[in-house]
Amino acid sequence: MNSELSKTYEPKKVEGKIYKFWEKGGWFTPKIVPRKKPFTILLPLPNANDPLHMGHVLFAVEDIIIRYYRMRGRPTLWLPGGDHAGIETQFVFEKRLAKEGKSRFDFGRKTLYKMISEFVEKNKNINREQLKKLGFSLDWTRYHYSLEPNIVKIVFDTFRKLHRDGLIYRGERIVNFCTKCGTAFSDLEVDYVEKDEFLYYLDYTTLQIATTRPETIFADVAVAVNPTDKRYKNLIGKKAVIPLINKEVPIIADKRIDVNFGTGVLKVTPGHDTTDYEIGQTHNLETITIIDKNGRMTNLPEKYLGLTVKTAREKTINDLEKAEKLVKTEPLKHSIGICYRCKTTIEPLIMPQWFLKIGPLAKPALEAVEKERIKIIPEKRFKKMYLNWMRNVRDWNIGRQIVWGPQIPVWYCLDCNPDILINFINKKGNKINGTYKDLKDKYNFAEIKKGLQSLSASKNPVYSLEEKACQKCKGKKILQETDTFDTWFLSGQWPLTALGYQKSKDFKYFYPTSVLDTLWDILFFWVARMIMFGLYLTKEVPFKIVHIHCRVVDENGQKMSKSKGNVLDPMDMVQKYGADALRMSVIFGTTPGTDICISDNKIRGMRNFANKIWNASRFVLMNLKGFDPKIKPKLTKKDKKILRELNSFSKEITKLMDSFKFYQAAEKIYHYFWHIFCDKIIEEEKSRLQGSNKKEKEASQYLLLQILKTNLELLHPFIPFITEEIYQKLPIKNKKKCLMIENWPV
RNA sequence: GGGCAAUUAGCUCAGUGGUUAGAGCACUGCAUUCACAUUGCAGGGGUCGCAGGUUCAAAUCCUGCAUUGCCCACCA
Repeated sequence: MNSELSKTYEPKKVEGKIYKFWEKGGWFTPKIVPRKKPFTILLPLPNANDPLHMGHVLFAVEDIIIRYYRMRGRPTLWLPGGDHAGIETQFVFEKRLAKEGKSRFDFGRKTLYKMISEFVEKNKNINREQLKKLGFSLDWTRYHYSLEPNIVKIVFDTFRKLHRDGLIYRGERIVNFCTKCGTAFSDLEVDYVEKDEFLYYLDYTTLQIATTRPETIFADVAVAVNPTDKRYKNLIGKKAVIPLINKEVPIIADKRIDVNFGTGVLKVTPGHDTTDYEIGQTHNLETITIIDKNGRMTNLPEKYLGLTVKTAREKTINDLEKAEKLVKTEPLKHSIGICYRCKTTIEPLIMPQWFLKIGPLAKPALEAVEKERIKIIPEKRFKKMYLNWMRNVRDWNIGRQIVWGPQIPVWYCLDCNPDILINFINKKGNKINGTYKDLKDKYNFAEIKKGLQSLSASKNPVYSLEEKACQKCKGKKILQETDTFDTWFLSGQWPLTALGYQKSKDFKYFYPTSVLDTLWDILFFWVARMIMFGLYLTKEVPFKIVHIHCRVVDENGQKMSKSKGNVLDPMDMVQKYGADALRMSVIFGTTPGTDICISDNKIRGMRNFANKIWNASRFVLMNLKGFDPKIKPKLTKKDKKILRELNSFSKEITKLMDSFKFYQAAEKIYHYFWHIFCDKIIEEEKSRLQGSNKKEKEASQYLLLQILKTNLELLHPFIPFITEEIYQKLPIKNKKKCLMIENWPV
């Protein structure tokens, strides 16, 4: 190979070529060697339809770990994947539909699924190519997409096992429903925002109540006071009257009532409020629903029928005022739940849903971290955050009323569930909805099945976990549950599914994995669920270390977002300064779990470092005239001292790598290379190199080459491209085919 | 409401009891073809949030306070 180097480092000429060289060489794919202990990381699978953003560059941490262990001789697997990302993807797709003036309601679910699927297929490869541009040494031969049939099959089996173990149940509970997205969410997917609203004091004849939601008075079934409240003690057991509809409801006592809020009296609306629902459960109260899934009023006096919640509120207030039942109105700042995705106010609605009983899964997951079978880095803050969450975790609503994702493997016999609600598009293209018993005479089964949009089974439906004729009535009019799994129900099993749970050699060899590296924002969504599923199915932890990497913010500490216009595109930065510089800039001067400010300036600084490496190497290579790698020259005392120091420096770096202090390792090597090797050693060697003493010259050449090689090895996990390119040009003994499989020094 | 964490140079952060507290970026002065100006040399800049305490010794341990960030719960 030509040892002439250009005057400045040009990443564009090097990176693509080097990546292809690595890929062709097959070095990303580990060989299964039974006696050797493997090292495994699963890439937190990016959404298959999304290009990468700055945050993804932090996967560099994983590449650093992977390259380090690979150089240490472990069979090392870094497994990439793509996630179908149920709600995220459907949301993006629906936005596109909206631009064409269409919505999800215009299609049967099969058609809609196919459209989204094609959309994802088209985009799936974009981020794969981008991950390659960043130099990530992922084993592409093991790439998996979350909707592959084998993966879905494992997920279905898990569902069945959970069901057998009594951990899956269909429950009618109050759920967080987004009327815009048209789906229920888990507690994790609700955000809270402070809003300035009003507190309305209403006259319920016997007493006064205070509420922020006057439009729900029609669904009141009681009013409640605190049993210790002297003001109302003698009213308990008597009646109050709901204004406008003049309905009598009992006055009950419940200790959940805050004496100091409003009038100290709560109107109990179990159909539309979480606390009220719980009070209703305790006191065995009826539940009335007056808001439907579209956020429209239903099941109440005709003048309010079909109104949106907002309009209904205005109208109710108006009517209350006319009826002289509105006592007063106070401004109130309070927080309300909104959809994390579309920011619509979450409507608590009573609905039958599929739930996973979490207690039995959480217990071992809690212990695993308490007893440090799984270690969280950095421990402070995140370990406690995890334990705290796991101790208080509630049952998980695993169904989503969207099409994009695997349908829950539950089949309903229509004849045994005559009250099942059906939405479908008929032959003529009209939207039809109603219960099966009302529809079955007008439409045949095939027509319903073909145009089916969604089903909604009752609280206690007759169902089977297999698609087969009904066990009860032998009927064949069977439809699968249209709710799909929460995406995290699938990705929570990723360590199992991606490695081919049970059946494959990979699973036996690579599970449990070594490290899971991610951002803290999905600690509960994903990490906690993986731990629960892993322990439930295998009794083993899915990974031994959870490493929390940094969140990228802009140079002013602001979160990057399109609306703020402060987004840096990682691919632009690769183009401008090179992948190595970009990678180094997200590692250098950072601590796990904190925010990291990324700016053009910082990346440029790291590009300068790459250039420094390039030129120092260039200098060493330019001065190798007459050098024979086979002969080891006689070194001076000073040379030996420098090499000893280099050796102990390497040991220091190894120690930092082993303890996951990559930021410190990066800073130390940076410092050594630039300020010791370049500024001192090279400067001092110039006289020997340019002098006439041949032996001194050879010793100097040997010394510089030795230091350069070791530094390239130490730097390689951080900045793989430039170090590989230079390594290829070094005239050294026992040279490997590439630097990425060289032995780590020490 | 319950909890966790942070507060060190202009900015972003290292630094868990021991000599004059460090890095990157930014800043100031000088150097112009020496491998590299994507450079070199030199330099400025910190009462380590505040108040107490423990210790021969505190940025580091303890207590209280202030401010900021985050997590969980919830607000009729």
